[in-house]
Amino acid sequence: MKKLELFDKHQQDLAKWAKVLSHPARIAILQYLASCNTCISGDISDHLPLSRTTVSQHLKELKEIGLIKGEVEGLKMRYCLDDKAIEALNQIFSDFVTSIQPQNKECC
Amino acid sequence: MKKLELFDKHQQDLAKWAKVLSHPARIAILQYLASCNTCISGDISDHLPLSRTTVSQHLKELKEIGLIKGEVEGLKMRYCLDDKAIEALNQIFSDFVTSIQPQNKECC
DNA sequence: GTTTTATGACGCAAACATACGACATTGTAT
DNA sequence: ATACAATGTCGTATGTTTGCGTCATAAAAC
Repeated sequence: MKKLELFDKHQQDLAKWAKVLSHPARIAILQYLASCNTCISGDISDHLPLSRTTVSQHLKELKEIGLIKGEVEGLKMRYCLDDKAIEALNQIFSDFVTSIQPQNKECC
Repeated sequence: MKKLELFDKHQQDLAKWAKVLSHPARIAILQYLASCNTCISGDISDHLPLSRTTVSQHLKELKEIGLIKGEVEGLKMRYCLDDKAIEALNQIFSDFVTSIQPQNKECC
């Protein structure tokens, strides 16, 4: 019942990026990280209406796809956005949107 | 266990768009619709490695969020992309990407 | 050295998504 | 009218995601 692999690599890739953005908590985390210029660690959880454990899991997903990086700082953890990845994300999505612009306007 | 509504309307919105794009089949459908300038109906299923029923469900989701429109044509169904929605999608995603550009480069 | 603190990993339950066969509906062809 | 075709809906099985409590670990404070 896992048919994902039957599709194009490109399509799978885009789907993966989209999936990471498909939960408001993860979007909120990214925006929070962008806003706090001190790149604060797990008081990210304090800013979200979710338990620390749950936020930790979302952070993990963001890290796995590379959108954020985390560096240990004593007991605490300092997360921050990865510029490069955000640029890549931008590229992938704008390429996709371009790819689905209808080329033939009289079609419908 | 449904905490989605605890987030910002904007965040929820973006998440919804992203969710629709989070499956390769739906991406494939959009790209197929963009490529076939005749906006053909359910032989979309013939182009995908999934059953007709499953494709029908994906089409429904795309239609619900407004990315595609369907018009009855006798027994057949003619689906096509909705330009306006694609433009909106573009806007939403590029706004988001802009919103997470780190403003303070020395941060990390 | 013991306690406190911040964090991640593990395991579970509820909710949701995916995939599909069987059926219903509606339009066309005979 | 009857048969056939294209499509959507329903029910269901299986897989995945979300959310969280509990535990383990490791740095810091005492």
